[in-house]
Amino acid sequence: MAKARRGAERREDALSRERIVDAAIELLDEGEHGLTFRALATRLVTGPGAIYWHIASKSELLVAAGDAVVARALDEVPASATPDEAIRRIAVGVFEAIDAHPWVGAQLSRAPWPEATLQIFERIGRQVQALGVPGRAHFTSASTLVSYIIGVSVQNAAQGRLFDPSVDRADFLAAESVRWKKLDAQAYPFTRKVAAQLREHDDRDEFLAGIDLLLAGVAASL
Amino acid sequence: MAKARRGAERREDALSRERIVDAAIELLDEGEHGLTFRALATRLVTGPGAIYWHIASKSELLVAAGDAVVARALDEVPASATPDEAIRRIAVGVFEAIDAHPWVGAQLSRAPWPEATLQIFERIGRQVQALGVPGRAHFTSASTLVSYIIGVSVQNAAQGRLFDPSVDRADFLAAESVRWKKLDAQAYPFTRKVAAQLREHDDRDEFLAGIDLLLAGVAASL
DNA sequence: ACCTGAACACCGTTCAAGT
DNA sequence: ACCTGAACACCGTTCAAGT
Repeated sequence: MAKARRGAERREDALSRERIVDAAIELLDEGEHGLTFRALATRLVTGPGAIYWHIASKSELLVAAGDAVVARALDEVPASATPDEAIRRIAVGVFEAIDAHPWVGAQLSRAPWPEATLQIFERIGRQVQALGVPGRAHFTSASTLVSYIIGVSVQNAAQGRLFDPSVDRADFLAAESVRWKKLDAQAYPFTRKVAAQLREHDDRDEFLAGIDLLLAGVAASL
Repeated sequence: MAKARRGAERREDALSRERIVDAAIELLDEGEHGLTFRALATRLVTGPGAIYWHIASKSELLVAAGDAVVARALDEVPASATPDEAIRRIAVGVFEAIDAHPWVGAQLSRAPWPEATLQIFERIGRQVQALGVPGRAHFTSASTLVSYIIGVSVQNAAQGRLFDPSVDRADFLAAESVRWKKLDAQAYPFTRKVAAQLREHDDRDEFLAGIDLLLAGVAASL
């Protein structure tokens, strides 16, 4: 797929919304601040103005990129025998997608809800229904789960990335643990005391433990 | 407190980190994109360069502004008789602070944790201890609660603001409800079905219901 | 219809020069 | 020590002009 780029030739690899969104995802994955219209134009072998023929603004581009990543992640969630297990798998799918693409988090939190958030809500909601939750509580149960899933996933992704090899997670936690131990004894007695535990915990496990608590709460209200 | 601003006079209202942070909070509250060094300099009756004598970067300024808002919010959390109730009040304090200053959310999610996040963790942690949670589970219980509190508060604040009079929350929800009802019937059966419930729910109540579920989970592990 | 790239109106940040 | 404001190296976005 070599690119034609000399003067008068007609490019056979025409720009399209999809190609622009894919290139934007690449740039965002290379670094939170990697997406600029100039960098995007360079990668697509065109000028910055060309992009505006297909996309209205950077904001719209970010939303579209987030939608694409989440849609692919949800497509890959395996089928489950029980609604409980299905909810756990959807949750993990979203958690890992945001962990791998931390910039996605900010897009999911927008109002009005972008396609991606609506998709997550719909998928979770169907399982809530399957769980036998009474009709009146459908919205509340689903939205509590979705808020937790997105909120905690965003929190996690902001802390450091499981999949980014350039940041050594263990080293970061070790340094943080040392920092915690040096905090003021009067102001931070608790934090100092648990500093050592910071290095042992597993974010994904804790995320799932929270999901299980919420599911237990939902089950108790049946 | 009129300001001296003529040529050679020495200003008696000298710049300071604190005055700069307070002005930054004002600008951020006036609009997510209201904080620029030029606008800040104008408000402080100086040039943009002067600010850099006191603050290293915009990033540091944002963190400092978030720390200040959270510190004030935590100071106002009333005392409680029981650890459960104390956790609920800290949670609501953070929820309302982020709701009133939505830009704070992004600052709390940074790594390494800013002062504000550390403060929330410390306050929650002490109550977890008071609850009688065994030492080994201190970190996990506290961090699960903190992730939920910050994560869901940020999610909520991004949706619309309880305290901002310029956005009518009820109107927004009504419009969203209509949008949901028009979604594709094949792709969004659940979302369409619960569209009406969107208008009745109370974000703060659901936030607290989630806290109670987590507290019940913690209690079950005692 | 689609693309090009210069131009506009901004940014955060730096720094020589002032007091 | 602290402040000033011009200057630098960028941005997102627009738009006349091309094919």
